Amino acid sequence: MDKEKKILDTALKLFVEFGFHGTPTSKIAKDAGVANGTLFHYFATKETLIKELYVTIKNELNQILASQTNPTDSIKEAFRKLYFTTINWALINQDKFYYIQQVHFSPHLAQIPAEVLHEQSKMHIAFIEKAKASGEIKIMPNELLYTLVNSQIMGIYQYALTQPTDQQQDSIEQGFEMIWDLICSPQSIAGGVPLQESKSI
Amino acid sequence: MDKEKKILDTALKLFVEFGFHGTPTSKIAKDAGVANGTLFHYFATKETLIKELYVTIKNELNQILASQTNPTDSIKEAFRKLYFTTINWALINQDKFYYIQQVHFSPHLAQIPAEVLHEQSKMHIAFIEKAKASGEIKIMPNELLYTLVNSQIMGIYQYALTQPTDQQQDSIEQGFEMIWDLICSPQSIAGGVPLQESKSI
DNA sequence: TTAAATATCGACTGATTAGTCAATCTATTA
DNA sequence: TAATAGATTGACTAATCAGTCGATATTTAA
Repeated sequence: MDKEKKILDTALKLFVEFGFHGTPTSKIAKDAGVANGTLFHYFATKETLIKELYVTIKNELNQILASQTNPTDSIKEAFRKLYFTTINWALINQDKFYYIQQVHFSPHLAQIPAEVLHEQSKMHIAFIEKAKASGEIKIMPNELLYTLVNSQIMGIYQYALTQPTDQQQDSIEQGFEMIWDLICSPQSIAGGVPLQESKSI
Repeated sequence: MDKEKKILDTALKLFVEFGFHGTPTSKIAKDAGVANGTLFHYFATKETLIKELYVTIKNELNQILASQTNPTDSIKEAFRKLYFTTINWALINQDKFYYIQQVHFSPHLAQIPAEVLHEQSKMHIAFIEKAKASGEIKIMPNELLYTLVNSQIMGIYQYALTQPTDQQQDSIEQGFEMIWDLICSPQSIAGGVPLQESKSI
């Protein structure tokens, strides 16, 4: 019933299937069951629609992640929740996850103000700071940690996609152990080898 | 002087900056210094241009990687070369690397025949098989190994981009050790802990 | 040299599309 | 009830753009 939401939902589906170019605003309006002019009542331009859809989706994921945080969790447990919640959300909302990448590798990303983008990574950066302060995480630049975890999530997500549903959770669990081994502080894994020493084999 | 190449070069620059939609064929022709009709003499449609540019770029990278292979190299050394060559190529050819992702997250990818895509990953799959057969690599599905390495390369590449040039090679080297620790067989790292055991801490 | 094939040109077109606008409808509020 | 504000409509337009085409130039081959 909410026409604005209907437009966003329809735009998501069409953009993912046909791309930005291949999706006329007229088709979005038609498929959403609203008049042409109604679309431009809510979104001044097509570009605005593309950007607001992106921000809406990112906020949705961030809110879910925020709702999962529990102050009493250990760092590892908190990290595990972020990791699992993200991948499982991506598996359930494949269109939305794909759309984030689609915008990310398009000139539209540059149109989104840096402060909006920063707002969305703030939560993750804060968690990284906390994790590092706890000593459970290897000393490395925030940027590196953030990027490594993100790309690991992307990789495991893509792998999970190729798997039968009943094996997905196992894969994700294994992926978690891998990334945790990669980033956790040496003394916190029994018998583990610090990165610095492994270089001098 | 080669107009076909000039068109491809110009298209790459414009597609990366303005996207597929934001780049009219007329502008590509104009910037490339050829007539409108000349573009369509070499590329029947805009879609063809987009696809052939993608295949050309992928082939360029694959040829460079192929030229680096040396049968006498150890698995680790061969893997290191593939990893370094890819990231350094990406740092030098940022537009081309970005364009690959741009196509990857667009409906144009679906227009590229599966056999063409398969041909391009063949080399990597073959290397993975060889590495696994050598026993130096942990037992895991090809798909997983391929995806993990790819995403690690993406992650380290993106991190290297944020770094001053003189520190990039160090970061890439550290990234290599990380991914190698992640995928190499337990007995081949001194004092390392197999993944299976580290789960039962 | 001639003929055929290929490359290049750029004006043109038919179709498409983002965005407008004046009119109508619906809800809110005084 | 009356008045105001916001929501909705869909026909319309001005502009753009992918692709065509006939003419001309250049290369290749016989």
